[in-house]
Amino acid sequence: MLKTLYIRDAFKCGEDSEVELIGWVRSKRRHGKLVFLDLRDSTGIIQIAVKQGIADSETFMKALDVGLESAVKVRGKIKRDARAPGGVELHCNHIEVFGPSLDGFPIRKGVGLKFLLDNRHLHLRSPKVAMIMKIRANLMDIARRWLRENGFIEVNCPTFITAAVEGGATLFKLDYFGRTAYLTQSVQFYQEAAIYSLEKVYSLQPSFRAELSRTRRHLTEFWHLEVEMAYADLYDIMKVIEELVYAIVSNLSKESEVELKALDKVVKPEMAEPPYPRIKYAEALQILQSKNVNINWGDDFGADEERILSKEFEKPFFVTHYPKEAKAFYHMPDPNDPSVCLNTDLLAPGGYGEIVGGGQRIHDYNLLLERIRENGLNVEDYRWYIDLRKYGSVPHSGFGLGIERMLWWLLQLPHIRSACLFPRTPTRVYP
RNA sequence: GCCGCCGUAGCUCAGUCUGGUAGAGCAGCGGGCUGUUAACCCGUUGGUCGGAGGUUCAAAUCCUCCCGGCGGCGCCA
Repeated sequence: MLKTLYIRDAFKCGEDSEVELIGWVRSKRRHGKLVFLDLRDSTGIIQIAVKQGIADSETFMKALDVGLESAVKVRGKIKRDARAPGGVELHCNHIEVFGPSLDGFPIRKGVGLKFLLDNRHLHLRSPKVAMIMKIRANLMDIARRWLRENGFIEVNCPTFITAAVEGGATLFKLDYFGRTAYLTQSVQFYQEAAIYSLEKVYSLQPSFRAELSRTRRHLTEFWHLEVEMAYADLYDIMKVIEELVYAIVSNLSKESEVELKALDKVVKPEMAEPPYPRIKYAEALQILQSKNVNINWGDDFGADEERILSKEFEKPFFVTHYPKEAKAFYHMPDPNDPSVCLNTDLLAPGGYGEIVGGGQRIHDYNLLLERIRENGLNVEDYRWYIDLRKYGSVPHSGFGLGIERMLWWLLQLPHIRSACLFPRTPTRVYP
């Protein structure tokens, strides 16, 4: 192994320890016979002091000339010094530039948003981006762990599909050896098939939406955590959502403590401690109307409505029992009031809006056929999905959670694309 | 799809209202500096003003169309 010591560990080395570090030159400050380099790796940044007299003249010249973001190996002694960032620096006596920068590194102080996005492949090197990605990795790991510990089996579903979950308008169409296929926008239907074998399933994979959405909370490709559970009704699945979201928030606050602190973000278990407030659509409508919002029964809540509602709550909250016209055909109508369905959205407080959408599915064969026809959809397109209701159909519920939406809320990011390594939006599919 | 804003040097922007030979800071390059914190000081290179038409003696500037981007809405996770 070329590399033997990480920068984070170099800070723990004793005074005058002779160490070798490998990393990238993040910045350089020249003072005649003294040069400072900031050396970066995945674990941190350390200041390298190259002084003529301590370093030989060849090493000193290399330090003078090295380009930003060059990959270098440096050797020297660890020194405590109050003037160094973090109180520790390396007094360098040898440098090897084994991966030089062939040009001036384009990412500099003051560059604009468009430039950063156009150069995302280089922007990733910023410690801030790296910290968000570490938090993201923890979030996904925590979610998987919780689901596994609670008896859910991870399944992997196809990305190529032929029929839409939500309707055709938002699908990416592609050529599949002469046939028309689409990219999945949700694996829900496949998971509904899987519960007849595995009962409790989940998957974590990308979903695609061909929506020309120009907002800070939309991506065309996002990571979708979807869960489906046999024998669960609406209230059972709400409990799963609540506990899963709490597990994510409370564990993340501990397991990503270092990164959260460095980013100056506050994530605390109390932010998501169950139980979450539960209101029905009709009650939400009353709240809005009492605040003079012009909205009528049957209208879905827009961004403004979600923002106003979310100011009423300090924690995530459920909105349930939407009018069936506002929701997709597969939602189970409420037996007590068939004009609404047994669905739920989980909205984050503070204007961040919808994080989770889900509910109970129709398991009755004839009712499903009826709802498909009522929605003007072609029964043939949904043949296999309908087929599931012909053989031992059981009540079941599920939901989908947007990974980037969750990060967007928890880290209070200005835009959801900051939650992705290479975000995909309507205007951006490169790099 | 609808509404608004923007496009001038490698980057960040001024100049557009009120038409008259294209500017600054940073980066780069050359030089200086032994304690900086994405340092500082001196000098210096660098532009088909997003594209195409039009008006005018004259267009970065005024008009029309197109292209690209950003933000908001709708849609959703």
